[in-house]
Amino acid sequence: MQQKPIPNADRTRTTRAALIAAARRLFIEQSYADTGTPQIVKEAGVTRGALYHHFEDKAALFEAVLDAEAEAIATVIEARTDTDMAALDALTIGGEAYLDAMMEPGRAHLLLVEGPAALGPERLASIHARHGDRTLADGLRHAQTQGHLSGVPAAALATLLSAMFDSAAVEVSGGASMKEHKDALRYVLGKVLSTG
Amino acid sequence: MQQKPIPNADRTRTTRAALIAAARRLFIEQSYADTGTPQIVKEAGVTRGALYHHFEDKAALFEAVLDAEAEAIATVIEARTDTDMAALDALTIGGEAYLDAMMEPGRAHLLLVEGPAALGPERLASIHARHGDRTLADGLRHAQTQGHLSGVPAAALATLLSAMFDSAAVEVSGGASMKEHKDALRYVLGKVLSTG
DNA sequence: CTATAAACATACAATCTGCATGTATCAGTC
DNA sequence: GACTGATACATGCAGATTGTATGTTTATAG
Repeated sequence: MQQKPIPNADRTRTTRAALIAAARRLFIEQSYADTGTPQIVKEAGVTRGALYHHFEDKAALFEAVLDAEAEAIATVIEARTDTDMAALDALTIGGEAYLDAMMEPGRAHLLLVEGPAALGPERLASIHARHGDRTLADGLRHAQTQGHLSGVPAAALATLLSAMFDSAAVEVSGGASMKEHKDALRYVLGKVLSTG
Repeated sequence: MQQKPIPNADRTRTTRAALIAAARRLFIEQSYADTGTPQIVKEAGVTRGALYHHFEDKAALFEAVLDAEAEAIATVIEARTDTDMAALDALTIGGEAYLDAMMEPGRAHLLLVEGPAALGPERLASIHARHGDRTLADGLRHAQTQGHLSGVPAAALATLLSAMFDSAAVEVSGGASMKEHKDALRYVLGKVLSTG
């Protein structure tokens, strides 16, 4: 009694998806460090052999998890953003899209808390770079071409504003008020981009 | 030949200090997760027995390391800050003191990257609470009493601005330009606290 | 149909963590 | 100053984890 042959491409996709899904859930529930590979493979219904066949090590699996999250975020932002918007609008809309995308439970924690510690900043940057990296840096350059922010170091300002959005994401996804944080964010952005 | 008796208090202080210093160095050089207790005690010149006698577990040792860092920061800030300053001055001076204190090599990484992931936000908050917790929240409340920021959610704004300082600390201590980040910070604070 | 490579499965060695147990040294008391 | 308890370690062990090496099954190319 021969079983229907399953193409290798399908097996790989299924196995990897199961591992990433299980790892994602466990990393959120009990942190990356406190989750062992035996638990992950048990949850995913595969063996450790499969894990180490598809991923170089536990960190590579975590990177795959974060990659999927970053991709989901990029998709949301690109869907809601246009290239020809006024500076403040672009930053407001894009920022709001980013915040909304970050509300997926556990996502902010994985990308902004566990990720930097477990993978280091350079490896984390490569993840974002892989998905367009449409952060505030672009928006600010755009704003400068429209006359805002002359004389202010744009790169530094971009990382600072970006940090605000990240912090808001972590706070709100951790239970803080979304409305208050959006209000505060809007207030700061309005002030920073005001011509005065 | 009797040795001079060493008081227990001294022994404890010396051993704990050696462990904290060794752990601090290794946690910075190779991260908390990648540093094992055998390596720490070897570097400190004690045994694992001593470690587990003085600290409940590896995380408690890390918490002691962070506690010392937080204390050092609080000391610097309190030395440079006065209670009767204009709102913008208080935030600027205090913020600058915070940034300077964070320039101690490895400190920003330990407190802002490794800490949150390894200990979780609540345990980290308790560390800061133990040392006055003189963050921006106070400064902003003060600013509000001077007429600034009416109608903006203060708590949210405080966490957002605080996140900017934290990000600047990580960036600069990682090699980015201090001057550019201070300029950008000053620009944002000036705008946010401007009456208009 | 055969040969090869991919996709697992299993077993193993090296570590690491926390604890349990044993020992030496200090501290207070008579 | 001897005695007793507590403190500060030291050592050994059990359980668990990670990555790898090796074996086996299943698909794929020729």
